Amino acid sequence: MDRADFLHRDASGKSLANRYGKAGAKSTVDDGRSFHKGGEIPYQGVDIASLQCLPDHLRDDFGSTWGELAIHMNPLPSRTKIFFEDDRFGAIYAIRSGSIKKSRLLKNGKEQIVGFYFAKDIVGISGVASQRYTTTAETLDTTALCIVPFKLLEEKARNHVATKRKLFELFADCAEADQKLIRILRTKSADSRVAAFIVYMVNHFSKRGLSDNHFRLPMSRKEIANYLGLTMETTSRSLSRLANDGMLQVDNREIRIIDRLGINNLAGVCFI
Amino acid sequence: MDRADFLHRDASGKSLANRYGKAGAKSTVDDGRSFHKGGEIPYQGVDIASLQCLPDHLRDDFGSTWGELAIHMNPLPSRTKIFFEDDRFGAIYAIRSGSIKKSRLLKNGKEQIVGFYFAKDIVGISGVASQRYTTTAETLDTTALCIVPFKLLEEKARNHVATKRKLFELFADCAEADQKLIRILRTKSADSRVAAFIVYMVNHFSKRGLSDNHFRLPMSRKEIANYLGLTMETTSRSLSRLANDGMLQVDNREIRIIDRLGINNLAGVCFI
DNA sequence: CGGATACTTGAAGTCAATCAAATGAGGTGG
DNA sequence: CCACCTCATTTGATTGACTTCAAGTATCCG
Repeated sequence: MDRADFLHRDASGKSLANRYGKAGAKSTVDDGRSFHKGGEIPYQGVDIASLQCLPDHLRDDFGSTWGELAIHMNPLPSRTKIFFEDDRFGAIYAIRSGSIKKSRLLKNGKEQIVGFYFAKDIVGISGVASQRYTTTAETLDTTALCIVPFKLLEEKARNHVATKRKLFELFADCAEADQKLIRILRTKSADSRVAAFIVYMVNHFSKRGLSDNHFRLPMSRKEIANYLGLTMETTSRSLSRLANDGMLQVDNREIRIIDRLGINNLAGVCFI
Repeated sequence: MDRADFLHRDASGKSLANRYGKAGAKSTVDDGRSFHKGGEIPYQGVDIASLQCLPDHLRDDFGSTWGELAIHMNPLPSRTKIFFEDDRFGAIYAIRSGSIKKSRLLKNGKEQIVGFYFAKDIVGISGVASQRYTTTAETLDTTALCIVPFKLLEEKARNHVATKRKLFELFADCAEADQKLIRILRTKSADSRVAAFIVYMVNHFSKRGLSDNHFRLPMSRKEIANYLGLTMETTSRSLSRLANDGMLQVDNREIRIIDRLGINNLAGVCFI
C-alpha cells in the first residue's frame, strides 16, 4: 500500500484520524509509528516530551501541560487529508507549520469550505461533542502537526483546571469562527467579503509574529470563493479591484497590503 | 420599578440571566423568587420537582434527571429579553411553550438574528465555554420557560454519564444550527432560502407532535429576512411566489404547506 | 517544452436591493 | 363601534451587482 492510498481514503481505507480514534491511550505511540510505515516520509520517532511541539499558548507555567501528551509528527505533504467528516473522533491536532482547510462534503459531491487554519491553530476539537469529526481537514501545503490524543487530554483536564479552561476556550473559538463566517456571508458586497478575508488573514498572521502587511495565500481562488460564498470569477475581480484602488498589491498568491485603513473600512462592513 | 424597566435592561438594569449568573446553587430559588417581585405576573413558587417542566427527551429512565434541577417559571410576555449577549452565564433555559429568537447586536446597532427556538428547545448553552452568553434571547410571544442553573447541572453531570452526554449533545446541536445557517446563507436564490426556512419550521414542529403541514410564524417578515440574509421585500415576494406556484398557502403569519415535495426540492438546494 | 491547471478578463443576463407607494392589520381613544 | 394612527406587509419599477458563459493568459510540474 503506498502512501497516497493510505492517506486518501478509498472505499476500504481509513484516514489517519480513524486509526487514532480507535487507539487507546496506551497504543497511541505505536499507531503513530505505523502511520508513516512505508511512506515516502520516514518516521523519526515520537518526540513525546517535545515542548516545541505545541504552540506557546498551550503551555502552562511549567511549560509542559500539553507537550507531554502530544505526538510530534513529521511534515505531511500538501493536499493530505488529516481526518474525514464522520470519522470517529480521537485526537485533536495542533498545527506547528503549514496550513489546513476544513470542509464538509455536500450531498451533491461539492465541498463546502468552513475554515482555514495555520500555525498555532488547533483543529478537530469540534468532534468531541458527537464523538465524530464534523468536518474534513486537509493540508494546503506541507504541514507539520502535533497529535494530541483526546483521552489523555480529557484525563488531564479532570484534575487540571487550566487544561479544562483551555479546552473550553478552544470550543468557544470554534463557535466564534462559525459566527464570523455567518457575518461574512450576510454581507452583500463581494469586495467587502474579500476585504474581510484579507483582513482576517493578515491579522491572523501578524498575531502569530509574522509580517503585518504581506503574506502568501496557501489556497486557490476557487477555495477562497467557496469559503466566501462567491464564484471564483467574482473573487478574482474583487482582488483586481482592490489592487486597482491601491489597497493591495496582488502577485498571484502573494498579497501585500498597501492601504490598511481602506481595507479595514471595507471589511468593517462585515463586522459592523 | 415596573416590569418593563426590569426586564428590558437599561443603562443600570440587569437582565434575568445576569441575576441567575450571580446566583450560587443555593440561592437560586430566592433569586427566582425575586425575579418577578413587583411584576404583573405573580410568582407562584418554585416547582422544583415538576416533571412537566422539562421536555421528554431531557428525562432519564427514572423520569427525573433534570426536572429536579429546574425551576418552573410562569409565562413571560411577548418581546421579553431572557438574557443578553455578554451577560454572565449561569443557567440554561428550556422552552415549555412559546418561541424565542436569539440575536447578536452589531456595532452599528443593528441586530443579527442567529436562530429561532420553540417548545422543547434549550437556549443559553453556548455561553458555557466563555462563561458569558454569546447571544441575546428574546421571547417572540407568550413563552413559558424552565430555568436550569448550570452549576447544579454540571455537578450532576460529574457523576451521571447520561447528563454529561446530553450536555455534549446540546453543544453539538448549537454548532449544527450554525452550520445550517451557513448553508442557507451560501445559497444564492432567495426562494430556496425561504423554502429552507419553511421546511425547517415545519419539520421542527412536526417532530414535536404538531401538525406537519401548517403552523403559525411567531416572527415578523423582517425577522425572517434578517435571519435569511435577505430584505423584507424579497422575503415577502418569495413567499408570494411560493404561494402563486401552489406550494404554500400564506395568510398573514399562518402558513399551510400544499406541495411538500416541491418545497423540499427547492429547499434542498440549501442542503445539497 | 508541453500539457494541465489556475487565474484573469470580457459580455450578457438574471436576480435581489433599493426606492416608492399602496394596502392591510392591530391597537387606541373618543 | 368607529375613526384614526401606526406599523407590518405587499407590490411595482428601477438599478446595480453577481453569476454565467466564454476566451485568453499565466503558472506549475512533469
